[in-house]
Formats: sequence, C-alpha cells, structure tokens
Amino acid sequence: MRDPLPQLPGYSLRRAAHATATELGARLATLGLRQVDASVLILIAENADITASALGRQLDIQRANMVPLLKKLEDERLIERQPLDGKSQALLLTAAGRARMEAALGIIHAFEDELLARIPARHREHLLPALNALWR
Amino acid sequence: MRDPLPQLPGYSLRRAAHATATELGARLATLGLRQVDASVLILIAENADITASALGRQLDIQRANMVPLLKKLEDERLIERQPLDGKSQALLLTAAGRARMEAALGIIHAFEDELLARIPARHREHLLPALNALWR
DNA sequence: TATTGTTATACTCTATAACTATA
DNA sequence: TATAGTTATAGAGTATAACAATA
Repeated sequence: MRDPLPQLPGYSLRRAAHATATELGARLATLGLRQVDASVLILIAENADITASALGRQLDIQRANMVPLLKKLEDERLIERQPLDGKSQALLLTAAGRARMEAALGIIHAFEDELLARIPARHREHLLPALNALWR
Repeated sequence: MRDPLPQLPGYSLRRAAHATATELGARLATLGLRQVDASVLILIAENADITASALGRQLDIQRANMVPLLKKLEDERLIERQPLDGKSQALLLTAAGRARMEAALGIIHAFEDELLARIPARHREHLLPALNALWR
C-alpha cells in the first residue's frame, strides 16, 4: 500500500505517542496507575505542598478534571490534603504514595531506556530536544 | 517548580503530540475535517479502491469505528463506495473529495514546515526517523 | 473458517459552564 | 477582582462484543 503519512512528522508524532502510551499504560496498570496518576505523584514528590490548581497548570489539566483524579489517589491513601489557608490545600504523598511513586518511576525509567534503545544511535540524543521544542 | 517530567521522552512525546494535534486540528477544522478524516482522504487518494477494513488496518482504527467515520465523509459527498464483490466495497474520492484532500494537504504541509522550523537545526532532521523507530 | 461491514454499547478522557467561598 | 475547589454535564474518541452475509 502507498502510505505517505509516515513521512509527516505530525502524523508520526501522533502514532508514536499512541503506541508508546498504550505500552507504558499497560505496565503502569500493574500498579493500579495511569500515566497521569504517575505524573501527579511524581510532581507532588518533587514539590511538597503544591496545590491542585498549580498541579493542573503544570500538567495542562483543568481544575475541574483534577477533582476525580485526586479523589481516586486520596481514596487509595496515596496522597493527603492539608489546608494551607481558607481556600487552598497542600498536597503531599503518604508513605504508601511515595512507595507507589518510586515503583512507577522504576517502570517509567526502564520504559524510557527501552524506547531510546529502539532508536538508531545517531538519532537517539536528538529526540528529546526536538520534542521539547514543539511544546515547551 | 521542580518538574522532571520533560526530561522523559515518553512524557515529552505525549505533550508534544497533544499540543501539535490541537493546533493542526484547529486548522483542519476550517475545512470541516479532523486529522483522521484528512488521513483517510489522503490514503484513499493514494490507494484507489481500498476497502474500509484495509484502511482501518493501515491507520490502526478498528472496523467498527470506521463506520461512522466513512458515513460522515459519504454524507458530505467526499467519498463514494462501489461494490467489489458480495461483501467488500471499494472506496474512492469524488471530485469534491479530491479538492478537499488537496486543501487539507496544503494545510498539513504548511503546518509540518512550521513544526520543523521550531526545532533547532541540528536536531531537525533526526525527529522523523527517531519517531518512526518508536512505532513502525 | 476467516473476513467484511455493521449495530449497539460502554468506557475513558477532556472541555465547558456555573457555583461557593476565600485571597 | 482574581483564584481555589467543586459539581454537573456534554462531547469526542476508543474499545468490545456480537451478528449476518460472503470469501
């Protein structure tokens, strides 16, 4: 079949992101986490007392959609909330949350290594800076 | 804020794909098309008499989800179907479909050029081969 | 037996608007 | 006046199962 689409960076970006997300998602599911859950746990670990709104801004997730996301993590006792003032609340990891986050990081780093290994050596180091130029 | 996520190729891939898809989607919407619609029109143009099933396999879209997609394009008189045998049907572009496809290609190529222009020159040519190594 | 086209459906993710309370 | 957290809801996209008809 003639298929010019893989010659288009935008299309290849779409397909590569979908394929890798499916793969990583399956591995993180063994921890009961989605990619976005792992991202949240990682950011809270690095930024103690961050608020839900600030987290949403950093991850490009709307406030309204943070609610069920954080509720799930709280229900599983992975995060806790503490009032900062009358309207804001600080997020922090529980011990279980930290353990889960570290397990997720292990899966993620192993996966990243595998991804990079698939790329021919001469292209490998260019992927991350090229990607980051597209959205940061 | 400390944010280690952009150092992860898998995460950057996700964010870059989302950002670029949003942007291209807005431009294609001026033609009444989504990215997937444009992909379908392009593939039919390059492969006359392709079937819906073959199209779905190439694009990684399930047969069941091709039904409403093709129905929309047929309702807009962009594609036509002709029976190949008792159970398969050939897809082909109408004149309007070809014109719409060419307009979409114009938008897409202009967008790809812009994307590549955002990438520092020394990384630019490596993006496509690196991406394709991740899913093809 | 495998494949094509189809229907119906469920689930996830995301977007939008609106509301209350507080800074 | 802007921001935080929340509720409710709608839409898009995708996944799954099942079916009839044909190769």
